[in-house]
Amino acid sequence: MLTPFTAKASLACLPHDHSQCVSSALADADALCAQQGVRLTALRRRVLELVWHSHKPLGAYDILAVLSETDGRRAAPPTVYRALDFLLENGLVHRIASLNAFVGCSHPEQPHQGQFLICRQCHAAIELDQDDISAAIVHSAASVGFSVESQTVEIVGLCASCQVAV
Amino acid sequence: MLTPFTAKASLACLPHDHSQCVSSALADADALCAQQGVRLTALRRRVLELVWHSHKPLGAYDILAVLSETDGRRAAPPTVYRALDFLLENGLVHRIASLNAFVGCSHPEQPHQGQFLICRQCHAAIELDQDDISAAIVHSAASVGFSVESQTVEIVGLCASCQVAV
DNA sequence: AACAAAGAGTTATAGAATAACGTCTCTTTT
DNA sequence: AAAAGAGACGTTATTCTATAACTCTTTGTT
Repeated sequence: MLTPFTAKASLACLPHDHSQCVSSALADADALCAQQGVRLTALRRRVLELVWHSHKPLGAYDILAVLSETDGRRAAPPTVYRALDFLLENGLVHRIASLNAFVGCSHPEQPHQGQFLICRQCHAAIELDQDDISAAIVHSAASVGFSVESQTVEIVGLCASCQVAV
Repeated sequence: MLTPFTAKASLACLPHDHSQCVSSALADADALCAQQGVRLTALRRRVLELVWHSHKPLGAYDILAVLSETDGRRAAPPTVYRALDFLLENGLVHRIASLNAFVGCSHPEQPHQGQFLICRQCHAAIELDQDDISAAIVHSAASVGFSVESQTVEIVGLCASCQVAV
């Protein structure tokens, strides 16, 4: 059975009203930043919006291109990376190490590190946060005396939609 | 209780006769390549030896520097990357995505994708291949209809030795 | 020896990220 | 209101990672 959360996460690969994803992510971000007393500036908010453009992880230089070309903003790499650093620190986006790309966080309310299912066909990233995966990792690590501080779990495969559409 | 394999893997962070690691890795590689009918050329073998220089994942440009400076070999990035590609394809090394670095495979006998415990202190990478971690991942993925093809599991924390030596 | 194919050298470039410094705009203090 | 300070952003340059495309060499085969 699906928990509400995994149901939400798996939306990424299904047809859905994506503008809803974007607006709710931005509203959440506004609220969280206000609560934390940090500034979600126009630039940071815009970068977050671009990251949420789809469920596909987006490269920093893709963001940069939009800022320069579409927004007509004078932007160099540090502009984007600083905004991304802020968003990462505040749990609003995740970095996908295996793709050198960034994706919006599905549930920024509490700090966490996501686990990601990345479809090699449609490139969407589904964020999980499964305790049993973390537990298995922590347990295995403990068996060799290793204490876990952060986890990178990035799984490539085929999402449900893309399995059907072969 | 430790399986023989995890016992071997956790060696990475303990004092041990590392020359033994290197020579056995090279001997294994010789045997495997012969068996597969692929050529472990002098360059490829040397790159493998350098990757096995320690249990710390090593960057391609670090390898390049040794080839150029120590070995006095005319080497450019493609030289190293081609050798690494060969070693990756034949399961002799793993790439650590979160570090952009490469580490020798602890048990190249059968194809697999490792899971890695990376110590933030001593930088050693302990390779695991725990079925229960994979199983938890495959199970969670299945719950959203996702079929797993490859896994990247890279855990950062403190190894047993470095926890003691605070 | 002639040949094909794999391996390695070479040159150039693409892609990802950061360092260092300058400028502007707020807010806070006086 | 003026000055000081901090945070955010612009700007320039550079570093690190990786690959494309082409050439030459080596190796194994006929």
